[in-house]
Amino acid sequence: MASEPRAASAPKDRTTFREVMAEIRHRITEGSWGPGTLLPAEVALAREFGCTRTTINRALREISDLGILDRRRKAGTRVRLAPRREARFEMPIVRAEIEKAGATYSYTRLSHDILTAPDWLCERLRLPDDAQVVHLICLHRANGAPFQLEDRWINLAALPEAGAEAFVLVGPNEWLVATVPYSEVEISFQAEAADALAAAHLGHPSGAPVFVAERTTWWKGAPITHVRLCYRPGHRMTTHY
Amino acid sequence: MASEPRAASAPKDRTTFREVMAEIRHRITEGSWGPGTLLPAEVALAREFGCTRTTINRALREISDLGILDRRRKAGTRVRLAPRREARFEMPIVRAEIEKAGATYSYTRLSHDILTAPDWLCERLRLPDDAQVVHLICLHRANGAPFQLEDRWINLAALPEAGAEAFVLVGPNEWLVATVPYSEVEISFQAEAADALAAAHLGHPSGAPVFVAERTTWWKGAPITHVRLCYRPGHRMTTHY
DNA sequence: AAGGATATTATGTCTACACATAAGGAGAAG
DNA sequence: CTTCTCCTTATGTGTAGACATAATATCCTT
Repeated sequence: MASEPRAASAPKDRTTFREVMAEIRHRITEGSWGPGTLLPAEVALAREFGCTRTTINRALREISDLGILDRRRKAGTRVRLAPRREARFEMPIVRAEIEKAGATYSYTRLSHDILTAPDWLCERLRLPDDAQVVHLICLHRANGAPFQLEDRWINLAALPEAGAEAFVLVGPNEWLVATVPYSEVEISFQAEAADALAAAHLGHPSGAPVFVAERTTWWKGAPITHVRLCYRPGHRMTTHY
Repeated sequence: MASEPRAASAPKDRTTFREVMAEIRHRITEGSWGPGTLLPAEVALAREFGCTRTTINRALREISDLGILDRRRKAGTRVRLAPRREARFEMPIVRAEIEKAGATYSYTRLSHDILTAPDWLCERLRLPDDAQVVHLICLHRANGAPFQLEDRWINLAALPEAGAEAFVLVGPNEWLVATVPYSEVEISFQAEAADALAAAHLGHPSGAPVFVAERTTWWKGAPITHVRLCYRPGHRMTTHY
């Protein structure tokens, strides 16, 4: 039940930083403040919007974080000449990605070995020559159809617990996320020709173009894991803003 | 070492939100606040750090923006179970990308037509059937070697000035950035087999895997341009954080 | 026990003010 | 004319306090 003591008391008309943001972004996209325009100083805007400079500051800071404004002390705030052109992709856990699309997720561990790291991996992760690693190959399916082939390497020296885990029920992806906290990451995307393994499991001809994401992860400076994710044919990585 | 009585000048003993951020992030990465941990409330942290709740709030908000913390009213702040996994790629203008790598940039316009938009483009940009568009094919080179093939479509109804431009000296990319302010964008990455055109200009065999970025842009709700960028063989899109 | 109103509480945000800091610009010195 | 100060100015950030809001927890009712 809505109690009505506010009727007489607080009209609640304060301008919020969101309103300021919206209005300023509007002025920019509408063209009245084109690229390069110097905006009024914060105090002036505060007067115009009828709020404090703090609120204006918050609004401008957030717009600036979006890459639309360029702010410098003394020089003032101006609309960026060239917007910061960046693409931002959410890379959720495969399971979440598949389930979000309304499909049923299933997982299969195809192989599991503990061995000495191959040379290319040592180089990539800056590991000693005799480093022991877990090597896994797993397939993630959406509604039974192959979705992603995961080729995962885990550094046992950094994460000895990984040696005791079989990764039969829980994929290494989810196991790692739950085990290792936040870490340093390097991600790269590329197009490659499908090798025999990918072709066999993802169901395209060998040599067909596959979208590949590679991710290397460190924790406290120590290399943890390197993974190569091959997507099924036709996969698109999309973002909108 | 306790609070050292500072000299008479006031060289700032105040705890900044950056210090708070650093310390909290440290506690998270160090493991003392593992995934799922509920952080002390802002007032408690303010007491601990010897600053106001405002400062703590700012720090926590920024960490939260990074996708590391999860904040809810009344429920409190907790370390996210699964970090928001996002990949952020800078997509500078090709010229900048090439010059940043220390190479010499050169540009060639391969073709230029004004025609009625093909069906697939009408669908993609939600254009009327008889929409007139500019169609360009351009090649961007780094040190003379093919780097990127640009296949660009511009909606003349939304941007009539484009009809008067020849795009011989300035690429459509740069021209557009200087002409159209901020806009809505959709970007997607994918792996494709090189068609005859891409193969011919980028110098790989037809059918080889190419990394393709597509970008569609709107301004004030109206479709402006659609571009398809095919990268030279071996191109990797990389990011680190 | 189930359901619904209400109290409690942690975060969200605004105001008002103060001082810090970077950097443009004017004026002085060479 | 050039270069170096120093002043001015716009943004950056901290303090203190108040009210707003969402969501959980509790208590009351049926």
